[in-house]
Amino acid sequence: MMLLRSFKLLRRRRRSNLPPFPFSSPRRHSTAVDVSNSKDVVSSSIVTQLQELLQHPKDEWNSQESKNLLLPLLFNDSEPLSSRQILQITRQLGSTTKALDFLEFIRTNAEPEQQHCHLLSSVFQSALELANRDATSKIEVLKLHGYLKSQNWKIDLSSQSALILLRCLEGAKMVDDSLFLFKRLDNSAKNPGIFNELLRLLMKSGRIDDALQVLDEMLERDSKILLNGSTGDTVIEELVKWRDPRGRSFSDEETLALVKKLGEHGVFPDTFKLTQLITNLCKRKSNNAAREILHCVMEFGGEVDAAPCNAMLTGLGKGRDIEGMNKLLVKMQEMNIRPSVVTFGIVFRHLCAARRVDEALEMFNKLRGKGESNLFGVEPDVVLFNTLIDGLCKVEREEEALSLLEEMKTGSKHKPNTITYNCLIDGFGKAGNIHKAQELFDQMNEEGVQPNVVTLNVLVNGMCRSGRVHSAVEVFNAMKEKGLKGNAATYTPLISAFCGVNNIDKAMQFFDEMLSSGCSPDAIVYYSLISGLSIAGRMDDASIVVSKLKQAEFGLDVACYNVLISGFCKKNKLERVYEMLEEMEKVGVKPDTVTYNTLLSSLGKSGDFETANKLMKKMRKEGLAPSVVTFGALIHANCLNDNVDYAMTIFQEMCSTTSKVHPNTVIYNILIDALCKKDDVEKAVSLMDDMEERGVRPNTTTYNAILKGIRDKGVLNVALALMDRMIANACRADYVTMEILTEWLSAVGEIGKLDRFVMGYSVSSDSRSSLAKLFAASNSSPKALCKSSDGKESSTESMEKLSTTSMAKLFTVSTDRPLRAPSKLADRKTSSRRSSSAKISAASTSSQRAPCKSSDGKASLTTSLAELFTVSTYHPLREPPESPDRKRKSS
DNA sequence: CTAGGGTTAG
Repeated sequence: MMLLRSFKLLRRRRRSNLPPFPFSSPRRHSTAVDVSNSKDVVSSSIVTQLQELLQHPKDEWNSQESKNLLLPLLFNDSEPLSSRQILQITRQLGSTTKALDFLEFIRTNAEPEQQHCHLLSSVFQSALELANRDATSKIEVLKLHGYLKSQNWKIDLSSQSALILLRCLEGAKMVDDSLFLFKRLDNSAKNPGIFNELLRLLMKSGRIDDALQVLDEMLERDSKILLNGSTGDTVIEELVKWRDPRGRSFSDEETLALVKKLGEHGVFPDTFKLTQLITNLCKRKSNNAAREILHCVMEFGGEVDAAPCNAMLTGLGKGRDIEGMNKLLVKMQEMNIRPSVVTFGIVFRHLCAARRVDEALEMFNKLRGKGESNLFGVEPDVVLFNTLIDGLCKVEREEEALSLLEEMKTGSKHKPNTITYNCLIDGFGKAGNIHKAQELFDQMNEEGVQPNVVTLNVLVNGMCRSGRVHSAVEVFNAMKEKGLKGNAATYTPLISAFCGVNNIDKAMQFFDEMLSSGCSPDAIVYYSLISGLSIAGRMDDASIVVSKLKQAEFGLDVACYNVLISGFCKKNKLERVYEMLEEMEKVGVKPDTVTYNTLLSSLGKSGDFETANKLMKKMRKEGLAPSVVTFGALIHANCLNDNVDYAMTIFQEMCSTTSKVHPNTVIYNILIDALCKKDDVEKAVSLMDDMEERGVRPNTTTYNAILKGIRDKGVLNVALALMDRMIANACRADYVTMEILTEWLSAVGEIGKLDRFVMGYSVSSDSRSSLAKLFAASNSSPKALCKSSDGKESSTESMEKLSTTSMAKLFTVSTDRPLRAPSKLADRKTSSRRSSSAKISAASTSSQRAPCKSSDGKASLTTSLAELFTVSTYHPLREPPESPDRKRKSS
């Protein structure tokens, strides 16, 4: 129908003498005539004519008649159609398909010498515009892209065409095609819009190298584009937010390279983006990159205010880099960047974390203009108060924190809020002052400061810690009645506490309650339950919780593996230990110092020195430095295996000035206990003096160990001196202490002293002199109840001491700190510790068998931890009960 | 920029 109408139209035109068709009157003439005033009229008539002609189906265009009409209009060398006209004409065709038909028509009918490139280019652009206008545009545009490819890119693309294609290709994630398109693009078509589009696209796809190249090309052509256009912003914006589906973002180098490149041309991220950039980099622990970027912006003259510096300070603080923080603060001063109240918040927090609260307080007082004028023009706010209060609480200076609270209430415009009280309640709760914690809680209620779930949690936690689980449950119930629901952090301490008193049922009950109350457990709740069960030795239950945790799609972290390993070690379920280690390797959780310490301690206790020594070597190879716990395990292992002398050697090395790890209370406790058990109370006592000299605080365990030792010696006045010291050191007696003292003091008729002790009064007359002196004086003349030791035995003992010490020296030559290998003497001695000597002999044979085991195929230079652990634990010689014959055979 | 829970050795 359309056709018919346009034919009629043509005919009508011919008949009536309306404006002549170009072909009917000589064109030159008409243009010549009209050029002065009616070019547009004539041109527009050309457009109209072409539009009308092209309304016919494409088959008809190729009829001779139509061609005769169309071609002269299209290919008029003297007055070529403008791009605008072609676009207009093509647009009128109404569909992409028709536009393409038109394109083909031009191509097939153009004489080779005719200039038709711009014709094609414009028709194609129009085709793209037609394709791009509705919902199905993406497919249509992609079709045209396909056409372009099939034509081997013979059509010159206009900027507009390129833009449409690029946008569509971006949506289709066809980055390589986009780049290829750009490369084929004529220089004249590469305008700022194209550059921006392509850069954005490349950045969005994470193709920084390509983006940098395009950027270079752009800067080469015109470096002003960066400054005038939005290019810099585009790049930076993508740089900040880009994440690939797997969460990878640009590498530090890439980010740095881009910021530098832009900075060189005077383009900088604004303060918001710079802050984000630095925050992101710091979050992935790329503090150095973040710092470089910040400095780069500063050096190239970009504007930097406090915000990005604060982000950087936060990052440095997280990395415990106080030095770096200081440098940045100095730099800020140099660059005249005014710190904000946030800057001080960060600085205070980290000063407090480094236990340098006084420095924070000092600065705080300066801010408050106490005495002098406020240096920085920064007003302290409630956050600063809270930070300091928390800091003081965390270094056990609750009383000072309390006075800051008073200041807030009376002298300051910053009234305490929930966080203020939470910090204080937590502080007092952790210090064991539940009474004060409760009082603060009441106080906040009186003042109308709303408690929140954290308030509940710190209260509950404080109570659980000081063994008042019942009160904790009461508080929790009361809060529930007020409509405050607990969260995972409420349940965790309760579960731990109930596990701690071996009330597993109650712990499980709370776990179930948590689930049924609709509170979703997080990994830590699971961990605490697993840990509680493991410590309680209920490894089967622990394993069930582990599988529940896995069902909830949580993973075990290294700490969780550690408690499990420790539990299985204690149950001697070595195959489960092996399983755990293997799983860790499989899921990529690296064993840490704690893992090694746990294994070492377990191996040491069972006397498997062979594996333990290998483990030490591996630990070192993994770059893990032995900690005080490692030495504790070694010392303990040697003590348990009748090598207290070697344990002492290790200890002495720890005390040397070159040692990096110094003995702590636990180390002393192990040795004091071992020495007392070995009947070498004299040495134990002198160790206790030594402790005092070195400023290592004895605890209840220390006193209990030594009290047991001297009880067997019957030196009462040393005991009394010790009791005084316990009181002086605020060291609480526990049931073990009471048991020893009750028995002993009532036996010697001094039970009254115990009463005085319990009430906190002094019981001794000479508590000032050293214990060793007291002991020597008391021990020279044996007293009643003193169990005399067998003289003969002690002489053999001293012989043995000598030889084991020399063995020890032999071992200390190696760079590793070895466990003391069992001496031959130990074998010869008929030990009362049947099982341990059996283990020792088995361990000593394992050194000969180990190579066999490692040659059975799997062994490689990098033995896995799990493998290492199994080599000797599964050693056949360890399993069967010892027989004297076999022992001799093996040595 | 400020508050809360689990982690090895004796």
